Amino acid sequence: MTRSETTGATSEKETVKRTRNPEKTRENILRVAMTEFADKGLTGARIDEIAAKTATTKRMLYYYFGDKEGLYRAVLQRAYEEIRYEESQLDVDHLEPTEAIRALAELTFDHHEAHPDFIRLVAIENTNRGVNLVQAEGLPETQAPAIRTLEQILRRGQEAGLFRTDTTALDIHMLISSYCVFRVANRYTFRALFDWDLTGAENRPHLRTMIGDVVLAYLQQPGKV
Amino acid sequence: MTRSETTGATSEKETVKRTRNPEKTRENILRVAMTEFADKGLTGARIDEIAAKTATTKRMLYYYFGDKEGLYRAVLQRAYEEIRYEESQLDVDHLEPTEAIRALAELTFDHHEAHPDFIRLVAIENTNRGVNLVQAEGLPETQAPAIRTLEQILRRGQEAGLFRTDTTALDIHMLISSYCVFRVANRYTFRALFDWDLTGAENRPHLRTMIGDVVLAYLQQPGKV
DNA sequence: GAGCTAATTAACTATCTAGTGAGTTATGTC
DNA sequence: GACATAACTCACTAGATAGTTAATTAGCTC
Repeated sequence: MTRSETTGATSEKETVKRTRNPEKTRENILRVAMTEFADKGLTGARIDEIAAKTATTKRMLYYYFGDKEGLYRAVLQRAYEEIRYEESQLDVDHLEPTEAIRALAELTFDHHEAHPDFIRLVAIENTNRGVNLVQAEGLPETQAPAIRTLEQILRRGQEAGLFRTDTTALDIHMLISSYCVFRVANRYTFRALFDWDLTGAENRPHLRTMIGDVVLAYLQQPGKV
Repeated sequence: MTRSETTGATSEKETVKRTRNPEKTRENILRVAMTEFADKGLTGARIDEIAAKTATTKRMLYYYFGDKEGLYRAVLQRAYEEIRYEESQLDVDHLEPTEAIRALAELTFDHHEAHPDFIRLVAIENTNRGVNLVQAEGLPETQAPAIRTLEQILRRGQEAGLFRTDTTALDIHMLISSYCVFRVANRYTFRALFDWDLTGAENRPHLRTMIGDVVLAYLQQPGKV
């Protein structure tokens, strides 16, 4: 989130009585749409309802985003941008490989829990077979840093003889992601089937520790390292 | 106001052999609806389109299932019933705990890959917050056998001093499920972000072995067992 | 073979929904 | 202050969509 409009001091350039404010209007639409799409899905969300929840009119959604799918695509792109920004805050270079892996796993765990709407959008886009995400510009590059961080940790651990060498950063990323995404995304059906709340406060500490244990146990599996 | 007026000349030969078969009709609707809902979601699927793909008329969907959600609920229930049946085929009692865990993991892996429509329905129902699944009758009981099988394996392994004791069958089930579900459900966004096909034939053997390794490494983690 | 009812068919509708046509106003530029 | 245009408003529509009304028929029971 790059909010440069955190104007603490008074800016003389800023006309306060602006009735027009394209950036704000666009942003307002995008935020409302993100909530609605995350809540109801692409086909479930209603343009009229999104419009009603904004400070502007339906016509403006079309003015800025073309059509419903264009708006949805903008929402997706924005959602991934925000997530990337938050993830880039991670700094594990100063940690030992073992500690770094655990920190990364727990950060992912916390992160997904803190952004259920993002998880929902991802699930929605997957039921949509990713057709709108592939149209987003430069997404692979935004994800590269996360993978490179993990690659470095792995290399350090492998060179120190701590980690197995027959695995990759993508493997580990997928392992961590699957666990953390599933816990949030599938909690409803899991609860219906097993009467167990994956996101319940009482289960959180155990589940949070467990993913670190799992990844480290795999990386340090006897006979493999 | 008889409709026969509009048809004009009608020959008595036109007696279309209307064979009645309620079970077949119901089943036909259910199967078509399952495919459509898995494909487009609850809000994305269209009653008219489902009806068009059946051998009967739209009115019959309402006759048998009440409304769109009723049909969707019937589809969900059926999907879980079918899955349960397939999973009950599993027999690992004769295997050593270690081998049994690996067999279970790989069976789940294969199973999810073979039923992508089921995975889609689960994802769809989760974006729907599980409101329709909780209304299904006796679902927890259908899942109990799978958990009990896992519990037995764990107990045997723990009593033999092979497995750690600070974990439960639900933990392990969640770990295996998350990995296997994620691989199928999230392959589209994963591919868009990392240009890596989780369901590609070239990655399959490695990913299939990996989940068994992961679970066993965790269960046998040094210092814990 | 009359009568009953479950199963089935065809035509219809109220409402919703994404999208538009066409005009209006604020704002920066000269 | 005139002008150009980006930003915005309001009313409208064509088509889609879930659901219904009502008539018809197959097949069973007696």
